[in-house]
Amino acid sequence: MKFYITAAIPYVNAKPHLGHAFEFVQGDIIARYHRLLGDNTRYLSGADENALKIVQAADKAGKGVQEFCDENAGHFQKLLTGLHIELDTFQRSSDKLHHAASQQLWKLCENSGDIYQKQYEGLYCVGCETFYAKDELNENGECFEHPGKKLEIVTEENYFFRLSKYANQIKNLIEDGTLRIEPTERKNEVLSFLRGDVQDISISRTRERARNWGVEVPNDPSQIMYVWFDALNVYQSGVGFGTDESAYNTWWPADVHLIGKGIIRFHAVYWIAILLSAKLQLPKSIFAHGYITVGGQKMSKTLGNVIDPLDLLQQFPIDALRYYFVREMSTSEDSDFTIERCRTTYQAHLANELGNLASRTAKLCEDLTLHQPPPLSFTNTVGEQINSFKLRDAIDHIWDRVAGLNKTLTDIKPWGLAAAEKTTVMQGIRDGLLQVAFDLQPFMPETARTLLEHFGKPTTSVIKPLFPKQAHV
RNA sequence: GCCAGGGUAGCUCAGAUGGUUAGAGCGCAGCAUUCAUAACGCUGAGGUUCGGGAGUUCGAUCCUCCCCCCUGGCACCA
Repeated sequence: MKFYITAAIPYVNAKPHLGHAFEFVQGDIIARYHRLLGDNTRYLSGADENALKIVQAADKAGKGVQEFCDENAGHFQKLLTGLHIELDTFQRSSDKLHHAASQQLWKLCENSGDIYQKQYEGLYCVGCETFYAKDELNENGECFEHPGKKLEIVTEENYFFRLSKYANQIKNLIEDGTLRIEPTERKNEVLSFLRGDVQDISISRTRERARNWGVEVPNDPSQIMYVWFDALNVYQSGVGFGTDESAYNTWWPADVHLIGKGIIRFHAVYWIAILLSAKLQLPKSIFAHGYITVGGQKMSKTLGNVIDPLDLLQQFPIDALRYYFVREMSTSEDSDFTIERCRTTYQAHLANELGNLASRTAKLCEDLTLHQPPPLSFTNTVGEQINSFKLRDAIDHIWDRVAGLNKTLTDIKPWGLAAAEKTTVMQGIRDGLLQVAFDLQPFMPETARTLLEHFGKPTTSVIKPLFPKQAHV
């Protein structure tokens, strides 16, 4: 079996923040789970670089656009390494191969008769170099960035995509479950959008307005593709679309697109329509997670509450952070992040429960010779929960076992037993702990490996604390 | 404004086709205690009884209506 999962490709107009880390970790857990099952697995993310915002951000930083992208893409890759994300492909959209792949996708849609030219008229703010809809403006009809500056009515010829043609078809695909969207709230939002009056979308802009940055429209050098048209195609270009047919056929379609809730429409509607038009296969499922708030508020530079995940890794071990993301954050709704809760969780769950269980088990087994551990596989419940994107439920289940083992030790008191009985009891405990470690592999790879190595043989020695108490308090 | 989902212990949340003393984890207090990172385990306090009001019902936190508050979504953000 093959398994192909993608995380969204972030805009690289700034350094990564905690939300990016949250998404990468979730994807990594699912990908690792499938690798451990023996699936031929691929986990892809990348960088979305062909947007005007990137050009503007580069200007502001006084850097060349490519140089700016390289630098920020580097920050993201550093984060991935820091979080122990096993990513197979980091596909950047400024890559030449990606450009070619996107032009090919365009041509396929064009061949289906779904791309046409039309006059577009809109309110354009010269300061922002952006078009605005009426409801995005203040009461004077000016943009918030440049009050006092009148917007211009600009008319130009752009390419449009016949989204309207596919609305009904997509609605049916979602309703009958061919395209799975989780969680249900998001699915309903998409469906209600599709039941409305779905209009065609503009998919290009003039080269001038795009600041000469992005993917050129085939056979029309005066136009650059709208960033979303090419960005979504990273999911294909990263696995060989347009360049390596056999790789592409191996991996496409994606099994899971993991995204933030804010970009659900692009994935569940635009992207699906483009693929239908191009007569390509559709992804199997889309999972939209919620956002992280900090102290109850959205992260924003103006509020100054942006958390750099790399800073957090100075304070907490990687696995502790990964654990926190899964155990304390809701995967479907927004959830709040605080350092205090992170500390409490570390103390209560990791040091006191799992870490302590490992210590006492190791000590009690110190002078015993146990049988060879049995071969391990995932607990059914854990596997089912991961497949349902219920990562928190899965780890809850694992922790129930941890608590159970601690209680068993306290109740049975093996330290007071004769060697033979003690051996029997401790074999059970040791095997239980190994099962915990096995199930924990996708979530906390380092910790799981340490446990599996330490307890995976008949004799064992004391273990140094997995999560030392004084590390950060 | 419209649509959806919420408002339950200090905190994060679970709950039931409506029915005896409303639950968990964390935090807190006490007991006990090294096999263990004084961790684990046990006991307990804590909800004016489940946002406010009215209604349906023998009976509502769970149903209906109204109100208040929160969160999210609301199309070309190009």
